[in-house]
Amino acid sequence: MPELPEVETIKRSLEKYIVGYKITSLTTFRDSLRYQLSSDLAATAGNGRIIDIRRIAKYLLLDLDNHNSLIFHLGMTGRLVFKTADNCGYQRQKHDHIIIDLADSSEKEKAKLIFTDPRRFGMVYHCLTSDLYQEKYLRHMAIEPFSKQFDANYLKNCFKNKKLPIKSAIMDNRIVVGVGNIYASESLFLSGIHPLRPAGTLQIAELELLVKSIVTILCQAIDAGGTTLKDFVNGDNRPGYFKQYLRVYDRNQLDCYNCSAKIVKLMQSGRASYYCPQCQRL
DNA sequence: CTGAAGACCTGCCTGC
DNA sequence: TGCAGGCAGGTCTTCA
Repeated sequence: MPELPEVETIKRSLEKYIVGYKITSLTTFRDSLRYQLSSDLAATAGNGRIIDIRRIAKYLLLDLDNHNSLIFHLGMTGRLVFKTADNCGYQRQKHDHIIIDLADSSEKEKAKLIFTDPRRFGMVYHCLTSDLYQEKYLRHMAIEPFSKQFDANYLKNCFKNKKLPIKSAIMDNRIVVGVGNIYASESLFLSGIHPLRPAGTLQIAELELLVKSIVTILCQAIDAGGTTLKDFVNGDNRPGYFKQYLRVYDRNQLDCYNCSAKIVKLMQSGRASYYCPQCQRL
């Protein structure tokens, strides 16, 4: 499910609710998701007040006032949804793995934050907020696509002598974070670059266009609230509307909006890529 | 070292 | 209608 725009959308939809809430309890309903859940997760989160919600790459972080951060990765099918308590309470659904009970400062208003993930590719863990950037998974993360460093020269340097196809290269978190399968295809289409092009062969002008295209596509997707292909919802349980703007992704054998050629689907490293053979030349 | 493939899971769609 | 097979938004690990 979630690439950078989807995670950013969830962050924005949650932050208006949960900052300031205290975690009164955290309940796990299984021992592991993608990895084993740490046994002190509940104890660490309990009684912490949420002072900030952030996104790093595709990770969502809740900073607590007890100097710990809860770290969520939603994998392919994860959701993090906020529910206000109603009279009936919340009936746990089949794939709800973690339920966080919340209370506002007056302790009168109660709410829940629910982590759901059918495929269980997601992860949830915690660490000291001060150690975040040394932490096992986050320390390998490269720059954000919205950062100033993300420009054509940076990519030129990263791609030096690389034969890796450009599609795989822009999805590599050690180069730039947050570009997943949908937006990689879309960005390459917007740049007119063929997904199989060896990354090292791109000229500086093409890289400039690629950088611009990635940023444009991601911004548009965030504005549309992300892309819902099947089951993505934000923290308010609402879908995203970027699907209607997709130019190539999931459009195998349909007409290109630019030139009417048939969009082609291609498997690259086990992932589907879509491109227009007319607009995107090798 | 690099790049590709496999692994982790469940659900849904397609085609026989 | 029922079942097998393939595919899915991510990413870490293993293999060639």
